Amino acid sequence: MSCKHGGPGRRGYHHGNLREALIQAALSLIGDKGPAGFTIAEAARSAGVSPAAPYRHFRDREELMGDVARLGFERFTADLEKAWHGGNPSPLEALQNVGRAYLAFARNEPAYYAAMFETGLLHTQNPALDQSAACAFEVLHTATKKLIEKLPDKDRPPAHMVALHVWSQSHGIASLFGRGGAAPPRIPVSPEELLEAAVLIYLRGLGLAGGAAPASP
Amino acid sequence: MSCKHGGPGRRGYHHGNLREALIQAALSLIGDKGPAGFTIAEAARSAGVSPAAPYRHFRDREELMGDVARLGFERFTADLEKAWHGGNPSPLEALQNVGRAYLAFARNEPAYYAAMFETGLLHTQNPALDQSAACAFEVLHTATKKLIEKLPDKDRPPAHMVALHVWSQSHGIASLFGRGGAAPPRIPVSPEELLEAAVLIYLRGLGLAGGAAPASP
DNA sequence: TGTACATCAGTGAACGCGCGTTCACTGATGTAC
DNA sequence: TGTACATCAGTGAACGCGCGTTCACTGATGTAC
Repeated sequence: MSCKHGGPGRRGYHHGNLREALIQAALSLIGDKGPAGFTIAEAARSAGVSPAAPYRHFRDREELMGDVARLGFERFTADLEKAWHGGNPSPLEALQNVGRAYLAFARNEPAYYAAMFETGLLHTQNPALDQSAACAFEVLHTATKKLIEKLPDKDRPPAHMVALHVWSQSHGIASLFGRGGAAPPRIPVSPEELLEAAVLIYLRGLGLAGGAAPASP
Repeated sequence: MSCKHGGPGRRGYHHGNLREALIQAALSLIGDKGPAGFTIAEAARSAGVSPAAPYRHFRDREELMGDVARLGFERFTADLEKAWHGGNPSPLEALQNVGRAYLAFARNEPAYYAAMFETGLLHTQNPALDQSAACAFEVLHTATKKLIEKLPDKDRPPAHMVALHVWSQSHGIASLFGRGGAAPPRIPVSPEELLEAAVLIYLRGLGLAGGAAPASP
């Protein structure tokens, strides 16, 4: 039995999957202690590897963090796209599903979400990261475009603006109320309900979603 | 000339205003390098004082950071209240002024804003901080309550919900687009215009702000 | 099928660094009498 | 008004710590022939 470790992912001298293991370790550290709590040294330790090993896979701490964020945006995009589901069963319902998926991601993957939005890595010399963020936004953009398609030309707002509104509303709710955090502020409804009501009222303001605005969500 | 330093704030052995100076130093560090970039040691250095001196005024790093955040909320509240101006000239205009004040604060005081919202200090064992945050929210709550007053009972949504919507929309825009950051994402309008349009559309969805929604802000 | 060798992905020790915090101390300030 | 003394707000040196990163190295892997 030369393979003392035995466990998955470590098969002797070579780790075999260190890159992935480091990213997982980073996620778990960020989840526990916030983005500032993530260190290469500790990630290496938790991957069962020497502190120098990570440098075979990442230039430095920032590159690792950036890769975590990029991966996060990729999963995020996939989640949103799945929720959008081509605009079915209806663009409105699909958009609400996207909103729920947004909040679900922020809640279920707080570490990814923090790496994506709270490390200040966005829009700072990392084209690959920005690109993957743009893809996520594109889902929202497509969705809102489809949604307002039926409006008469003269009443149709720029889809880009609508997408920005929905995005920032979602991000605001996620940031303020939507994390698993120590003790989230007491609000009388779930973040999902809050967002759904906001989007309904907003769309109604655009002349969509014909029904009455929900007076008490 | 025994007073070699001469400069304001240092008059000999005793600093005279160290507490304030440390808070200013913290703000400047947070502004330059983010919340994680603030250290007691460097704050002390930049206040021209030994690294042990801060401990005469703050139990530890977290207490200093918490005081910065609390001070931030106090100024924030004052700014919002001033913008609200008792609901004059009209509740709608006043609310838009509050929105502008919100974004102005995030832009002009990014260090305060970061200390307030990005340090994870909110809702974690700091009642004084939570209280001052609640005061800021109360301004929004009052404003929205006044704004929806004229709606008939059956169409009037809970003011609390409306306030949460406006707050999270503002926070979302401020977080995503409203900081002086290195290179903010390119959006085709200013954060202020984006927020104003969002609020107008939203209020219209509530049955307020009678006019047509702005199709191109 | 075997073997020499290049390359890859680790090791482990060390570096310099700056941090938070504590300690015994001391200079300055204010107050009681 | 002067003086003894308590208290306040600093000093400076030191501690233990963990970090990021580099270095020469070496074991494992894969490939050419």
